[in-house]
Amino acid sequence: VATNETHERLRDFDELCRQQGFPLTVQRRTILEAVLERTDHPTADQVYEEVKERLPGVSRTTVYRVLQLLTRVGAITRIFTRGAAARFDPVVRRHHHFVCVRCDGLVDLWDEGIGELVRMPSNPPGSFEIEGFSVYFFGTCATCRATWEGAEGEPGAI
Amino acid sequence: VATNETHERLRDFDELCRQQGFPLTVQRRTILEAVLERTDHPTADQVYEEVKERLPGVSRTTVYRVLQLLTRVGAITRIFTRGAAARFDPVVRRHHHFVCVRCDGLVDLWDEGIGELVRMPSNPPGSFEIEGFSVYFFGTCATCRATWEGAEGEPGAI
DNA sequence: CTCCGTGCAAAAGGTTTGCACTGGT
DNA sequence: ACCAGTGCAAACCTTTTGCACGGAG
Repeated sequence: VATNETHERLRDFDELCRQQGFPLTVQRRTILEAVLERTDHPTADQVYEEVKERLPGVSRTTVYRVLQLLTRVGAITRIFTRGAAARFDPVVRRHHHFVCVRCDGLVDLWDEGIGELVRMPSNPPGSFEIEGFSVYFFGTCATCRATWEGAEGEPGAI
Repeated sequence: VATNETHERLRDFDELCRQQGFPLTVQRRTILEAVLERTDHPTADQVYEEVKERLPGVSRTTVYRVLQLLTRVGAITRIFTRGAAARFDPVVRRHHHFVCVRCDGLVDLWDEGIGELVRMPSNPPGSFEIEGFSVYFFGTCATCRATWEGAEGEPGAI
């Protein structure tokens, strides 16, 4: 079920690998493909569950190692979470996130205006060199509000 | 080494506990105190190391449980990270963070202007109810830039 | 032939849970 | 006296590492 966008991204990855001297393997392509198809920011284990059907015998270790490599070369990104497990995002262009503080659900937020409004901090701590930024909105998703209105959940991070 | 600010926060915590029906204990006060004194966003284990000197015999389990409680009642917050360990922030007022993508260092960013610029998204996903937000800047800190210029490190999350 | 990626198993973190005990209210 | 918080140990989950094999250049 590979879309045009997916094909394009896979070609970009080929290019990145060649540039940075990493051999291209079936595992790497397949794992990247699996991440590209998802918009729910899967954990390594969720990627593994998905991939092991397409690559019988693939090991969890390989999935972890490949996800690390994909992140290093810039084919995907590892996002900020409050949970224990790392989660990955196929989107490399700047965008923002909304986090449900009840279920830890994470959805992308495409609002160009927000990015344009943010300016680089006027008092960056100890000569930090700023490369980018991302806005995290937090609150409650519709499902959680309906299901257990007023139920527990952490206040959003600040 | 309790400052005025610390005393105030501890009183606030007393109040929060009473409101929400949680008994006040020495452990809870001491652990909160330990977090309040730090600006480096410690992990649970770092808090434990600090606290076990003041509360001989305290268990790691209690530190985890209390940190969870403190977060639940809103006395501290758990921040977003890309690492495996949860990290805690005594600051509950809105502010922003700068993350070094090499060493995972995390420092607070107090720039009121940034917060005022951000507006709520015009197209919030599926009737999310937004409670707040935080801007994460990422890049390289001075130390890392000096130490291993050009060395590895992940591209910033987006 | 030589590397390097892979798989397996084990170890290394980090966090949670069951159970018995104890200390506060 | 009761209930909830605590300590201990073990379980659990996520991620990393050592080592041997095997395939590609």
